[in-house]
Amino acid sequence: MARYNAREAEPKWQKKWEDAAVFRTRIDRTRPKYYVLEMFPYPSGRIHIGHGRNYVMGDVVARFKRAMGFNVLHPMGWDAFGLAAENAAFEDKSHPAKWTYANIATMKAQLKLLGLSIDWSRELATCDPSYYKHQQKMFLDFHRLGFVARKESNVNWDPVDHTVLANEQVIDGRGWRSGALVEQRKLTQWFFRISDMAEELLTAIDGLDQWPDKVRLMQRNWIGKSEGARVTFALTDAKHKALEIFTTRPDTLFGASFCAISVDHPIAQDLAKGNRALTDFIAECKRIGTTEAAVETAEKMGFDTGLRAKHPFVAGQTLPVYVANFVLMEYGLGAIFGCPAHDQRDLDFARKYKLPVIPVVIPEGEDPRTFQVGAEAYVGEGKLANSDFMNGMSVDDAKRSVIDKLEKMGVGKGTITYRLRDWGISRQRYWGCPIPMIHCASCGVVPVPDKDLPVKLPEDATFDQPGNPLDRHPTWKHVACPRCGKPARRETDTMDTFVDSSWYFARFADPHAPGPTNREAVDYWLPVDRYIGGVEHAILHLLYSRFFVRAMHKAGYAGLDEPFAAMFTQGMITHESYKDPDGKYLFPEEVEKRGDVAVKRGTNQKVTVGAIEKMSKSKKNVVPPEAVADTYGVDAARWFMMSDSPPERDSEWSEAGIEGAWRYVQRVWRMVDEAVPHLPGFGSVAPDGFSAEALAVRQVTHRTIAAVTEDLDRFRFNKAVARLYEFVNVLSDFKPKGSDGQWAMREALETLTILINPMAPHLAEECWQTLGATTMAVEAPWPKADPALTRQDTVTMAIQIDGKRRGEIEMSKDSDAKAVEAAALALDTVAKAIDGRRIKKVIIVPNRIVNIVTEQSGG
RNA sequence: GGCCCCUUGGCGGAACUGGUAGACGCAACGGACUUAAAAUCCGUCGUUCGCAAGGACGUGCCGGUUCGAGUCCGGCAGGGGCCACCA
Repeated sequence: MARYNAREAEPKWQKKWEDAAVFRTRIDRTRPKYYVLEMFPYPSGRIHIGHGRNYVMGDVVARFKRAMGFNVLHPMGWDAFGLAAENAAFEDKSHPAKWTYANIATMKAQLKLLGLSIDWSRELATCDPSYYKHQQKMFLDFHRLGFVARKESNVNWDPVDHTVLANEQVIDGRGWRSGALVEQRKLTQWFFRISDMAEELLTAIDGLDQWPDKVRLMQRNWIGKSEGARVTFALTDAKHKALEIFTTRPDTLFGASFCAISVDHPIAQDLAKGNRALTDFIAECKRIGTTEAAVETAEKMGFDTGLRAKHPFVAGQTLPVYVANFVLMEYGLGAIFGCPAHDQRDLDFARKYKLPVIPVVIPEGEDPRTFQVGAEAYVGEGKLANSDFMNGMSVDDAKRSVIDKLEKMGVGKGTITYRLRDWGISRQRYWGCPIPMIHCASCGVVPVPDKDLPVKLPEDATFDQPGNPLDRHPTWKHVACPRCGKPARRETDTMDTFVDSSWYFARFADPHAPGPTNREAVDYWLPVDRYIGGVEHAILHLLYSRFFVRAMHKAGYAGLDEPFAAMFTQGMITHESYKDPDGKYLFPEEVEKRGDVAVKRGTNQKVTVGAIEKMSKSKKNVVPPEAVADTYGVDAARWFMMSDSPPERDSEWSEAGIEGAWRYVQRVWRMVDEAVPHLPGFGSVAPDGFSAEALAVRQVTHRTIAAVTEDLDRFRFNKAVARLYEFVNVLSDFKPKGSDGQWAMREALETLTILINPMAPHLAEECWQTLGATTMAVEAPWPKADPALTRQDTVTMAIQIDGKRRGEIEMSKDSDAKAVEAAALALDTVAKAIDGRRIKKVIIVPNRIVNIVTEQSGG
């Protein structure tokens, strides 16, 4: 019996696709376009099967949409700048470019092995000057348009990687790559003014209705809009006359018992001059830092400045002003008023420094005269009390009322604050896109003229010591000022690599365009109709891209604001991890399972089987795609990746699972191979009539078309796969008799071939050829379900007595209620269950269920 | 600490807007074929009572709404995610 030989078939068909250039895409206005994109990879070395799911998922969509008649764009490129390359160069005394391009070559071959329907003619790498020169051009345009700022600010400094990190790249106080404790440093940096677009980026989230709710929520939280008020407190101090604070609870102003300012607040800094105690206090606060652990354990600390703030409404009342460790300069105005009764943090502080706790919001049912706040602040709803003109109001009314009053008095203003801060893009590294700016002693900061782009990285940089290789390069940074011609210095910072990935999807529309984008191509292809990637990019990459495309729009490089119409976050592939007796991780292929125990292959050393976790190089729980392709074939791997687990959830890679997929591949092949000699030729005309048996098979065929089409459309690959298992189960029981049955079998097998094509494209080609087709399956149109065959004529209805299932009846579809009721009541089991009780009512849900409700005796 | 999500057989998971819980796959078990194994094919497979027909129970736990709840509402427990001294 012929066995399907994936090892021969897969490379063969991949070559045919490539020779016929079937995945080469161009603008075609006669067909609807569909742009499917997986987040492009960072070329870190080799891919493992865990990376593959993402690309296979995109490929299934691409092939499905192509068959459905869409003009599909499915490109691939490389997020090729980044620190890892520089670190590798430092390690082996080579060059980041060498490491990067070697990895790209390896990974490209691996991706090709997976049989992805990618238009490789559009391949790009962000580290190529032909890419980053456009990024520099856009940077200059953004600079002209005011989207770029140069600011001195406290920055997150990674002492290991010797670079600045964006807030988003600091996780629990540590650098996201190095893991080193981040220090605060004051540096002048380049920023994108993303915070100016906070409101726009926030409201536009409402329109992203094809994004996962989770991602939309994360973005909303990240932008962090707070509505509140600024309030100016007059100070009883000759030098510092006023203190402006931000609050989201102006309604609690009568409960204020202190003010607090950040250690970085100008007043605190000023007071610290010549005040040893305060200087020490500030230093102590900075030492403790803001790591998660520190925040958990650190006490609220305050330093009484001696300043007193006058309450805006209560003549004669003053509040002490503290410098406090829990007030952040970066948020709001770096100053607050504290209302201990209604804020837990303020309460902790008040208890420590013995400040008054005055409740002003009284919960429903409590008496304002007796209501007390204990260990926990009251943050709920209620009626205002002890608050003069606000007494009796709800919290919301009180907020409006107090803001109104503050505004009239000229000491406050209703205002909105965002958590989102400007995007610092300066990195003190070599392997990134140079920022095209020049510092001149007389002209200041001067943009590199467009004609001098690209500012290329020098190839002869050295990587044998830490720090920025651009800065220590002997000649690169020394240039003439483009304005006055005097000696000047190039900017030696490079851009955050998130800039590179903020527009690559637009470049794919025409990666060879002479300018940053080809507007015709961008207008045709964008937005990305389906963007697929990990949820770990839910905030950074997606938010930056949304900002960047808006800026591109304003600069004329794109005609839209939202780059990704639909977003899908796929789950990870997980695998058991293994450790040898010394606690060293082992690769799965080094482990042999003998019954319940695992041993190191070829030895008797016991292996500890660890948790099922995300595949990662460091845990060695990875499976190389080459090994899988060699043993089972790529189609089996693709099939397995799409089966069982819903795509948004993690799925576990297992030998048993891939074997199951392999069996299915073999089964489909065998079925086609054995059936074909007995079938009419490809393209035979349908017979006039069909036997009941043949008709039944045709119905299954068409119902499968309808179901699989819908499942693929809705990203339910696991269900599509289940449907195709069922289909094959039905077909293997079908022994066609007569020419009508044989025709029905041919129809079924041709349909099956095209339906499995998105998941198992090589197998589909092989079957398609065996079935006698002269074209390739990749070019075959998606089958259409015939409504006459998908229609159900009879339905099975469940009969319930008092909500419990007691039987079922077979009825013709849409039977009238009387007939259904009569049929139900005629059942023996029903009569028995009713047991002579009176029937109170009969509920009939058409084509689904009958529920007979009886009079319950007694109770 | 805040916000959000999840919890269905031995396992991964189906069950569209409340309407026959457990599709499909994996594992397991029994059988056929085979000198034997693999492959393949047939069958069983939520728990429980029963010889059987059939019945009872069953979607993390407690309660509610409903003729009817895996699905809706309230509370609790466990697991996960994001943010985090954010005023």
